[in-house]
Amino acid sequence: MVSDSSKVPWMETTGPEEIDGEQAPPMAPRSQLREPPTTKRGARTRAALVQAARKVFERDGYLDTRLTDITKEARCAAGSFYTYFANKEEVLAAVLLEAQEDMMHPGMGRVQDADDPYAVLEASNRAYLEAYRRNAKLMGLLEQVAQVEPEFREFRSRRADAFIRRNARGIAELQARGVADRGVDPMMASRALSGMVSVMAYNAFVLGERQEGGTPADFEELVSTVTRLWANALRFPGHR
Amino acid sequence: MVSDSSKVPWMETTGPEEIDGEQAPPMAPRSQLREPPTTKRGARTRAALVQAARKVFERDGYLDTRLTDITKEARCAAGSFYTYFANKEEVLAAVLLEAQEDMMHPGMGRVQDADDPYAVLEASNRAYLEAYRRNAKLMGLLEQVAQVEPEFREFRSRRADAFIRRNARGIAELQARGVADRGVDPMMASRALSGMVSVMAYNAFVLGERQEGGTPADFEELVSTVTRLWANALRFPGHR
Amino acid sequence: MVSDSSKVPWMETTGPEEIDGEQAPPMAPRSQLREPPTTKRGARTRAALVQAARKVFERDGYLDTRLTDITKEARCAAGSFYTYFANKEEVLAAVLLEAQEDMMHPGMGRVQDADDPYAVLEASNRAYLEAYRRNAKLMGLLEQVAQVEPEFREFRSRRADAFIRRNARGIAELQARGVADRGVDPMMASRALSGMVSVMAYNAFVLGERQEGGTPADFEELVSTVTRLWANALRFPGHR
Amino acid sequence: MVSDSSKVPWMETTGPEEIDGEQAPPMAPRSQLREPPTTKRGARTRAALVQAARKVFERDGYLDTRLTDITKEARCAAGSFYTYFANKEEVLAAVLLEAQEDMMHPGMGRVQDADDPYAVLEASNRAYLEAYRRNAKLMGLLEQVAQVEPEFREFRSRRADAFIRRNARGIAELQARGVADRGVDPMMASRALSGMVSVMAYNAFVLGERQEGGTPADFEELVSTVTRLWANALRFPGHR
DNA sequence: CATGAATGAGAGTTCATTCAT
DNA sequence: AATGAATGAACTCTCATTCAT
Repeated sequence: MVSDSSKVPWMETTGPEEIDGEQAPPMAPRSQLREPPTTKRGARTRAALVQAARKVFERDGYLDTRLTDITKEARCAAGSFYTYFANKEEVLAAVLLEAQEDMMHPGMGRVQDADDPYAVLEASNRAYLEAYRRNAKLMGLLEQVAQVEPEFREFRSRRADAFIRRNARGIAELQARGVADRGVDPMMASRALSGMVSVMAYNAFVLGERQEGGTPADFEELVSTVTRLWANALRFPGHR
Repeated sequence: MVSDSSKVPWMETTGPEEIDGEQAPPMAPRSQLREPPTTKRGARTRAALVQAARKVFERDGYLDTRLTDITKEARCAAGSFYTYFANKEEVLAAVLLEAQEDMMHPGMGRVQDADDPYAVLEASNRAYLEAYRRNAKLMGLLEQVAQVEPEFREFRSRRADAFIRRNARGIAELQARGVADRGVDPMMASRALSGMVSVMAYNAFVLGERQEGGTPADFEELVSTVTRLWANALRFPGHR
Repeated sequence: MVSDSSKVPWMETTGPEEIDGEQAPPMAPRSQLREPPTTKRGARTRAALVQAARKVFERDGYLDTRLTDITKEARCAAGSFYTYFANKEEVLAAVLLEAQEDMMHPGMGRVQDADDPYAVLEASNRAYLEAYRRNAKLMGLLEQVAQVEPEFREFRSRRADAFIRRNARGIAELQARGVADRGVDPMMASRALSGMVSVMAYNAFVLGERQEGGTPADFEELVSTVTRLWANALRFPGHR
Repeated sequence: MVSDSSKVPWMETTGPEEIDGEQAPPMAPRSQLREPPTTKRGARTRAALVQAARKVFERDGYLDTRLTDITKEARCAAGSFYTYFANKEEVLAAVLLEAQEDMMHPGMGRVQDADDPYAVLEASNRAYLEAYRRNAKLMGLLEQVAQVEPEFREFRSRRADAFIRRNARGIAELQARGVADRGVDPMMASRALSGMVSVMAYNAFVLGERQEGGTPADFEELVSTVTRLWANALRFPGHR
């Protein structure tokens, strides 16, 4: 399984529910969800709608998606949509809810030396970036929606905050151990460095797909660069 | 005036026209622009429309803005809009064009010791963040539009690239002088660190306005944190 | 039934599908047609729209007809129009398509002596003119639209050509049998004489309705005049 | 000059003013014409507008022409239009008025034997078709406008009637001289045959320009065909 | 007279949502 | 539960005509 992350708790290696031991933000904004379908047939239709919605959202973007595009893709009537969702936002919430699992549990893999902060950091970054890449389209979608629907902006912020707080704790711990620069506020540093990684991920995997010029550099180079800069920024000792 | 920035060229301290000595990206995407007004009255109306557009865009967001909201704000007839602009995109382009000056020439102010890379970096960051704060609503608008109109996404990317290339040159130079870590690719590092600063700015000045929790920390703390992390990340020597 | 018209093939006595044995032009230009309605109710609404469109077109002319005039006449909402048609052109196409049957199969009736070219010609002209009169308003509409929409101009031309070619064959056959003047090119003669008849029909039934001066002469006189002139023009033998 | 057309008065060889000795229809519908310009400058502007209108009408069609297209072409301000014309119809009237001269006086040229009805007819047809060809675009324009503006439909009808009556007189005379079939009513025959020629002209010179397939046959063939058919239709004696 | 900006009624079109079947 | 047609508010855009300069 995963190495003992309690020693050097780092970035998004676990689900948000556990982060900071606080009540984690729900993956999707709470909305007055409709009654879950009671019959098998209903469940099937609902699932088809969610799957279709994800496909269409990722293909056309949130704004350009019409409800009928979704029902058409799901091979059901326009009216059926309203049996399960009140509006576009709600399907999107359902889509995100379904993707939550994979997006939040990157699965960091083994780390040889769990006591080596640099190794842990690198593994954590790699896991994060891999998860981002896997769900790139959805992440791009989330960015778009956050610009448009306050509910989802709110949600995105809470999610980011959770990660930031978590990383801040990691930084604070390293500072306590004398391994990290004590001259910076852990929260501020975490905001900056977590932000740095997520911007890189966004540029590489969301924008990179669309442009030819700004193609993502080699994945490993991406991992090593952000890791090195992060480690340097905190003045990890004895490095190169 | 400003210290000799040729020695330590840094972030967005100058207009994009000068960046890299290349042809800089226009602040706003050129579209088939209408004839500029020939009379005084025409100029007045056009200006009123641009001003109204900025106000309404910043208040309601790009998408929720109706053309009639703009003309109403400008106190002119709906049809008059089309005398000067072909559509919503074009007014926005005009709005950005007008803001360009202030957004691109942060005006770095005096720096005590132009040979001290740290001091230069800090001044540059401060200037950038001040400009961002001054135009926060517009920057937020740009982020929104970039998610929605490919033209503006393109534009934002080109603009970011210009800054990134410029900072990359600064990094490369410091590496050559032995002042910066040679273990990272200048472009990659620039992408990461420039991104770090802009995310911080976005969170502080665009999102910060809207939320209560994530309020922007003290401005000076923001400046010093990103500067310190940036300097550390590149392993500026002799710091603490 | 109809006399053996293979002997003296003549004017528009049959549907265009059979004309020249070639693929006949469709009565109305095909455009990206919408899905035909699947339910009874849908079929009813669509039919109501087509009927309303014909009525309004004939009353107000193509150009002066607003889409809402049609939906109002059909007693349905403005938006419903787009369930079945993409635009005004498309309803018109549907209107023409529905009228096609009657307009293209004049139903020539019996002819005493099918071997008498003059009798056949006269019957053919009468059938043509009767059909024209029956659909006078629609023919006038078509003339108007042809001046305005290239698609329909094209369509009208193809339709006319089909008749012209057919009549040209009839003329050529009579020339071969020594019954018609060999000094004229069959196609040219057909163009001229077919045109002559259609102009007369247009003037009598389309313009005649509107004016008082140029009232259509007695219908029978019309038939006999064009027939006689046509027969003379080709020098049918032994006449008077 | 022109041969003595009083002997065999034929088709449109003279201006409509003289036709039938009746009060001829004005080339353009009477409208409340504005005061003619008093200054030289005014006359120049007006002339420029008329010339521009003709060019634009012929290029874009009556309906697709916007008033500003005309003023732009005339290099004057939009408002200036209303100094001379009340609306689009009025400029068109002015355009037609100016073209009247050339369109109505085909200039038949010499005819060897003015007593030979066939020769006269042929010369007349040639002159008519040449004039039609010279003014093809304008004739096409007139057809279009007639479908759209009742005033011009009216005008076109009156103009056609004048020719028809004139040709009818010619036919009646030949009937009296025993040269033409007495079995047809002169007016009816004239309607049919005059219509035949004008349709041929329209197809050849107006539609022919636009299509590649239906190109006008050789001009001389056109002349000889309609002449022959016309002569045959009236049973001119002793022909071939 | 010329100018060219201002006007505003009116047309076409979209699509979330409802509802009878 | 499913269907798919019906609805109508909302929005953009055009252009003849007016009018202050």
